[in-house]
Amino acid sequence: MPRPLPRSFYARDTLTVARELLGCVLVRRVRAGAELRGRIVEAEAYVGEEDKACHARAGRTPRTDPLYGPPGFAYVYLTYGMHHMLNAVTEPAGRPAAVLIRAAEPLDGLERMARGRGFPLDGAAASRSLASGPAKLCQAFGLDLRQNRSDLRGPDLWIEAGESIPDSRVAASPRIGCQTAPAPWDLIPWRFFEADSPFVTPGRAIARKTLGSQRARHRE
DNA sequence: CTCTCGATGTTCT
DNA sequence: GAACATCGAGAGG
Repeated sequence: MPRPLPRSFYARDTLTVARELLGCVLVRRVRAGAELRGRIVEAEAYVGEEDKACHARAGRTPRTDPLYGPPGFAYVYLTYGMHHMLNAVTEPAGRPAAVLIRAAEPLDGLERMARGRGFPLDGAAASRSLASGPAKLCQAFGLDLRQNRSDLRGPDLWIEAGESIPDSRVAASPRIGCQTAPAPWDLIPWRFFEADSPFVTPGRAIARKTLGSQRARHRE
């Protein structure tokens, strides 16, 4: 039985939503009785027309229109001509903001996810690469432009509450792929991820303090 | 391990 | 015409 997060969860400050989405479970119904599930381990905040890395920087256009709509709906778009990205629209209608769902730890439906990714499921190494990146996640969960504007309370796609993750295990870093945005938007640490998860975007380890250690830092 | 590069199509200047 | 919230293959250390 679906237990989707309420609309009010998304109607808040985008940084808070991005942080709290960690540990929540993304669910995709592929047909009656068959669901794909993954625990969200990485997410990024994109906030307002003033954020020069956010698509809304160019204002309201046919493409960015969902960002201006009510919270709790999906904003899906195509980039690099071939990759889809899943976002959850946040904040009250009229304020363009969203959280990019970047990576998930597969829980259910791994075989199906692997098929979506185009290779046979083959052990832990493969499960690590099923949804460790925004485009990979969309492939694994079978998401494309058809899910744009779809309601994140189901019935085909939704997000449920999960076990909460303490600050000591959450880290922040600059957003990935935003190097060409003007300062300070290129370096502002609006990417949140589970610090010790092997299911986040791979690549050079970005030295990060956890949210917890930033607090503990006062003791140094 | 790291780095470079091409794929591919929509949106914006 | 350029840029793009990416990925995977291939070359080199």
